[in-house]
Amino acid sequence: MTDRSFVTLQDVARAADVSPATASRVLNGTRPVRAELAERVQTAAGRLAYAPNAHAQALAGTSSRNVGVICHDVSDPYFAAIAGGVMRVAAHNGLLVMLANTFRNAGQEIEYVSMLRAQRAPAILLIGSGVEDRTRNRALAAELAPYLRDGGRVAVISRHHGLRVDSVLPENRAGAAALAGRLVAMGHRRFAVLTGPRALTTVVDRLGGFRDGLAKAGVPLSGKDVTEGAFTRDGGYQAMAELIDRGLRATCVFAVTDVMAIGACAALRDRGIAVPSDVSVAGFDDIPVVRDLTPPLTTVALPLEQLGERAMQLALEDRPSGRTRVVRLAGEVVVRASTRRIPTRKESP
Amino acid sequence: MTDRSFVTLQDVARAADVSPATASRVLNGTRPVRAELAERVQTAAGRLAYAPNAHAQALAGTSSRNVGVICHDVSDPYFAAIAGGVMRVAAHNGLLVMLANTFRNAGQEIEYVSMLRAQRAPAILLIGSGVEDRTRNRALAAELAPYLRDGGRVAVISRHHGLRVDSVLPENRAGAAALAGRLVAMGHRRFAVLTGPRALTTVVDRLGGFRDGLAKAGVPLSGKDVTEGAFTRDGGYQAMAELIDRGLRATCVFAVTDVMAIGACAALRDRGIAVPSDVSVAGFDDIPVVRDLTPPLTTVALPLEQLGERAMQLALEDRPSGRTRVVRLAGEVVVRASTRRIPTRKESP
DNA sequence: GTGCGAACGGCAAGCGCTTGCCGAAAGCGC
DNA sequence: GCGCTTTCGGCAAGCGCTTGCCGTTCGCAC
Repeated sequence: MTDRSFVTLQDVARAADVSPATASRVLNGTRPVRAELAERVQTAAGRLAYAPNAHAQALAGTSSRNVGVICHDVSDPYFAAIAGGVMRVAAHNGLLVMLANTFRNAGQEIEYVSMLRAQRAPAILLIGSGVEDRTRNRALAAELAPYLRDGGRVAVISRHHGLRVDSVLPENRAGAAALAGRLVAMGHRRFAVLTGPRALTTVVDRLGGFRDGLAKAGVPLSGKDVTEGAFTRDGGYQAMAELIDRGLRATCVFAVTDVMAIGACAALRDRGIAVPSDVSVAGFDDIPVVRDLTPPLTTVALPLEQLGERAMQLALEDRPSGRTRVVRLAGEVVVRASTRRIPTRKESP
Repeated sequence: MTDRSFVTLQDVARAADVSPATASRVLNGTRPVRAELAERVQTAAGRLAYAPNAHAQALAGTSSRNVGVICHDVSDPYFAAIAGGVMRVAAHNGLLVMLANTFRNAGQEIEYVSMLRAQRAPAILLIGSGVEDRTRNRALAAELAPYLRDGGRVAVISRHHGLRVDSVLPENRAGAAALAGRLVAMGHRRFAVLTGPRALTTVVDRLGGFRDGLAKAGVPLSGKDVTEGAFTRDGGYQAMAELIDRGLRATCVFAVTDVMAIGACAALRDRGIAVPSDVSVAGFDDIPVVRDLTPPLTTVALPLEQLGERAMQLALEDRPSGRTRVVRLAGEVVVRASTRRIPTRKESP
């Protein structure tokens, strides 16, 4: 985009018959300027449809106002909701958001950090799940290090290894454990779990938390009870289908995300297995749509928008000392009609 | 973000003991450089964790690679899906996307165009519905004009008045008409419509198309049969609730978006009205989740991702002549279980 | 051995803006 | 009415990079 020559501050200044310095000060209100001159400048700018060159401004010292956000997949309701929160805070602060979508490709993440670094974004948000891959984390940390050294601000959502940055942590572990406890209290004793890739910290935490919760109630969960699928609706469908083919013996299926749970329900429906009368299903996240499913989904409600808001805020606030901060956001178990109560004989004598 | 001083090309050049010009050429592959020097430069850049200043690059002539996208609400599944398509094409072209969210505030749109103009974005996409408000359209056109004059590329999704730019048009009118025809064919004769704000061209087109479709089949739709609500799930719920309170006499309710239809279904459910046995419900868009509702929603399927992809492509391709191009994308009626067939006495003798 | 072109490094001029500093003009007290 | 402070416009120096142009060096043919 450079075929035409743009209107520059020079042009405006010339048209208003003042120096560029004065024009700049009028347009930015940096210093008071005599009303008459100011008016001339404004008029000229308007007439010429002047738009300052943000790059030149950034170069000249006024730092850039474009924050960077890297997510895995905008079209996933989970990220879409978080992004909504991010956008709200960004808008409040007059910031433009550069949104990068990795399409769940971890390598992309690093490349985008690099691009955002080049953009001199004052802050970068990583709103996708962290990964367990040590090599990748090291590479990411390496890319982030010089950025941080130069004063860049970084905030992440969910647990990321080896990154000394501010983070917003949904309580995946505790939430899943609480859910497990609740389900056991409802009488369930045999569970199956549908997980996403174990490489994701979010998956590990939720699975671990669920297992802990069951263990605490004395209910076992063997490796065979866990089926891995892609982190999508179709992944949930697939995993559920496999599970059914292998012989579904659980009374309750826990999918580590609502999106997967939705797929699971579809698979069950397609095979004529009724929810919750034949099998109960629970998810995690409470994305907006799950309350409108039939039956509405039991899940762990995360304050998704807030996750995004807090992350953006962390990245914007001045960090008190040099310490990294952690904001923990609890999830709340929401029992809906997708899980039923199972009558059990009294357990304790 | 300017407390620390960044590593500059100068620094790299100095470290590699070459001129900045040479360093630049090595790093960009602009011109061949002797292998030995090249290596020295690369090493130095790596060691210093050099990240070029994108603003300086942009200023120095290499045009910016950050396209702008303005949408109404990222967390709405409709926009999320479109954004997914946009992101895909952007990623393929190595572009960063600046995503602005207007929160359905039309004024914001113009402000964002202005910001994007300042960013010297080579292209701007407007992916929200156009509006019927003449004043606003004029203002938007005025803001876009100098941008276009300077070689900026603009593409919009859906019908926008008074903008001489490339556009991608989902066939709202035809789709709604086809849906109406189909519903009539299924035996429905009394309809109710849930619309969003009439100020939106998308609403006007879908409503108009639906009405046309009915008219063509000889089925009337009076003003009282149309209820307006917010363009959201809750808006759909509200509108449906009102409709019920006023006395629901239709056998089929058409909501102009799936999102509203979802709300409508919830309202019906809450009042014990069964879908589709008591009343049929149809939506528009075919956002991913509607096939997983119970009953799955009858709707007009739009190729949402493709909408985004095509728009981005239009904005990127060189325009053949100076003509603006129009890409029409048809919607396809998808009948699912939310609409039932109603037995009617033979109409024709 | 000489002359010529090809290959490649560096110089320096910007790109469009902000801002520290200087100087001129204006306002003030006595 | 004079010298002081205050107010405000302009000058010019960058910010970090790219690139046209020039100069040097080298290889090659003759």
